[in-house]
Amino acid sequence: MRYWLMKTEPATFGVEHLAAAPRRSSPWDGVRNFQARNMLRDEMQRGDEAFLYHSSCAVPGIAAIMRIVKPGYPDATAFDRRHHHYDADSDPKNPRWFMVDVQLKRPLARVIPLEELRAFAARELKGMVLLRPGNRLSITPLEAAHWKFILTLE
DNA sequence: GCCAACGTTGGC
DNA sequence: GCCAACGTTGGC
Repeated sequence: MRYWLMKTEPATFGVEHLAAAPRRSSPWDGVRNFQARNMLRDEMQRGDEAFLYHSSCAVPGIAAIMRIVKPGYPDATAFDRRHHHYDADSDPKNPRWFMVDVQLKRPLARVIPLEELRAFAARELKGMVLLRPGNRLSITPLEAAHWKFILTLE
């Protein structure tokens, strides 16, 4: 089993939205970056666990634990002309964009702020992709040791 | 294949 | 709202 970190803007789709969804589950659609697409399509497996990370908000940080309940499949929003994430270059016969289904396992007892994670960037969380300068990837793999350490901060 | 222009991300 | 970082696009 692998661990991941997935970014989302809480004003658009955050832990509250996932908690309110049927079966607390939802497709993770709208990813339009090739590196992240490759992870969604090729690497994420049912049963993997992921942190839900809130970005572009007052306190960016890790807000919840999710599990992957359906591995990569084509992101149909790319085919919908009226959809915000429509991409004319994605052909249904040869889809360009993929998504997984996630399910909320539980919200964290508190949001663990990015600022707090940074304090450990040189030691316990050394090498964590999220903390690398200039990183913008919306989906990043997480080492098991980092996952476990972050949970001790909760 | 280079690289400038442009768009997006996301912390601050 | 600013702006640095970085991915993508497209002319050459």
